[in-house]
Amino acid sequence: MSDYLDRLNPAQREAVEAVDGPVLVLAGAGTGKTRVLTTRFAHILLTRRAFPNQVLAVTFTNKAAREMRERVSALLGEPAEGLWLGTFHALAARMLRRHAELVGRTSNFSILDPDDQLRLLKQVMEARRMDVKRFTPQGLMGTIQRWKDRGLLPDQVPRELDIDWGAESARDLYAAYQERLQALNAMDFGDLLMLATDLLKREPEILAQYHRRFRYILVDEYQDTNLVQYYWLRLLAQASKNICCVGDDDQSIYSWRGAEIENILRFEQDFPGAKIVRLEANYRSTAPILRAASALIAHNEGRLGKTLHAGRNDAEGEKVEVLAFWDSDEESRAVASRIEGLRADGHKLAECAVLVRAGFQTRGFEERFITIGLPYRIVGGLRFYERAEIRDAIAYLRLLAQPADDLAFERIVNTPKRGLGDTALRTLHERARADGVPLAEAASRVVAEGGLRGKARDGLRTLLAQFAEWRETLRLDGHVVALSTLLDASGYIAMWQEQKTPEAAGRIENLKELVRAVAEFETLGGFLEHVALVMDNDNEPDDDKVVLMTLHAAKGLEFDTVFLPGWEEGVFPNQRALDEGGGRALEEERRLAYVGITRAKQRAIISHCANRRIYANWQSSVPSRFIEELPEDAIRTGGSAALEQRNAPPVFATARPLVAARRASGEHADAWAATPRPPRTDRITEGTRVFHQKFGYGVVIDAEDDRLDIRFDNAGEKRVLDRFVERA
DNA sequence: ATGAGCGGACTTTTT
DNA sequence: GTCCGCTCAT
Repeated sequence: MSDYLDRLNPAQREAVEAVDGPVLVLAGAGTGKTRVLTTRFAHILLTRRAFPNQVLAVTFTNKAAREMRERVSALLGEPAEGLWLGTFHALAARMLRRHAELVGRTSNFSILDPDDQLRLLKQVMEARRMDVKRFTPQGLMGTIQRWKDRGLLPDQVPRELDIDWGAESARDLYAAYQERLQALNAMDFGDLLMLATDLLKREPEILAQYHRRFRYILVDEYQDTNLVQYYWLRLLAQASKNICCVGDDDQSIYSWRGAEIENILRFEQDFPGAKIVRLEANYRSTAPILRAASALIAHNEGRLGKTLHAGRNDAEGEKVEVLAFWDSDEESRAVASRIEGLRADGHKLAECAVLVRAGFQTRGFEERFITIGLPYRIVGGLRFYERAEIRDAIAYLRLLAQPADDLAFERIVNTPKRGLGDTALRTLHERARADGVPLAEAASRVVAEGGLRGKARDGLRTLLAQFAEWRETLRLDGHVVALSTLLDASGYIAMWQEQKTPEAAGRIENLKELVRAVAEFETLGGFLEHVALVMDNDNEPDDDKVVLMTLHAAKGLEFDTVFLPGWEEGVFPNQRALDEGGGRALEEERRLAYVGITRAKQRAIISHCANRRIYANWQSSVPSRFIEELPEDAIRTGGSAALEQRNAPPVFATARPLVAARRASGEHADAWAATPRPPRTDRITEGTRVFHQKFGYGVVIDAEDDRLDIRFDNAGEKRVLDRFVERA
């Protein structure tokens, strides 16, 4: 019966068996976190401590929720039914729909996506004649969201936290925005947690009901929780105290989204008598990878402290490579040819990942991969439900389900074109405000009374009549028929068909896919909930393609070979993060580096360039400070510069031709065995006139160690490594 | 009411 | 360098 326990190491087993009372499992990267969580879940059920619906299991992503569900089912030997297992947002929404009237909504309330949120806020600002150029809705939305992350309703925002937003107070604008949301019978993502928490605080009877229900609580990725999520958990755990949080403070990389690393650092105070279990045996990476990652993260101060050690009995393994390149073109060429080499040796492309700090860095790699025909996949981009055609179709459905959804109404009222422009829409808005009704209702009143003229009136009248018909169709024939009827009859499909672009064909395909997706749900409401909270684009995982994505997107994944390009000051650590967040931000950047390295099972290849083009102009760059923090015994240096050096000094005179020659001969392997461009032996001092390959002639205005600040004749001031210049 | 053209932004974004 | 959103002109 307990053979599932025998498959755990002692620390994992301890984490699973400590069922009662608060437990914090500090799970380092690759230490079997998911296994512990799922086994613990199954253990609770198998030892009959609780029924499946008496356990609350919370994750951040749908993917994690799905994985947990599957693995728990596997352990139980039967599908896990009736679980309260899902993302924070999905679970909060589930609670709120049951008690919607207590938060001023009806149970079919809409959940707005970020785009809708912004449009709504913009409307609120424009209604007050605010200049949305100087005080952007985006900026204000950020402030509002941080407040929501902390569980602060408008009237709870302390005066000292309020800021001026143009002539208005941010808090007042926030209040107005919340009123609009309520009038629309809608919520944004932040509201789900904030209002669910507020509900539990205000309604002791409801809280008690959930206390009776949830005997055990499991939380994944606790380091990423924000304050309101923490409050919500604390309220729910208050009675049973049986809360188990799993997380890794070293992998907290979402502070800019409101995550509070303090939640995990403070766990013992928050939950007195908490048991702390550390999982430190890593089963993923080779010893050098772990040494590199551990040494790097040891430079952070605010840590609970944990040291990964190799849990597998592999031999030493390859060292982490640190490669220097002349510029980003050379870097992407080298990465691409290295991947080709791995493929030739029988490695899977899908086991190779290129992890970058920021989205714009993927482009150079994409271009290179396209040139040489290397299949790749970008993770991140637009999700299915973010595509325009999907959002339009969903807006039709939202309006069908919820006539008060003005944002949906606005989105589709003139899509396809029905001759309704700004003037017509303004008329409807005025009427809606005057009568205190939703736009759709205002529209039918205006049309009935003969308001508007010509095309606008006809278009609107037709649309309103159609909606009445479609609601009938929905009632009689169900949501699938309603959707396909609506897409056709509204002229929406035709609108795309008229555009004879290849893109349009794809959009029509996507719409068909949407109809298929709708068919999998029993009700329209169920589908809309899924679209708003659950639908993700983790599809097509079977293709053998190189994976290109940001470090953030890579958290939780693993690959045989991981490329970590662009380790340069300014890029990584990112300059803007540093400017805005100082030392705390630097530590978060370092955690990001740690996440990156620990994604690698067999090989990690870090690289940096001496020159990088940022927007229009070339910038000289200096290797990331994180490179200096890697321990010598775990790394091996190399790159192109050294190859040139070895074959034909002096370095500079020949650098380009040699690179070109190597490229032409198809010889790549050598570049990876070499050592980097060596430091200068002679010191270049302030005032020296120098020559740089990319920037031309200039004068050194400051010299510190091997870093020179140079005022170039034609390229402005740059900071450059001394080994990249020669005396003029 | 709709399309061309200019001006500004440009880190990360599980829900 | 490029994308996007807003303004202005048609």
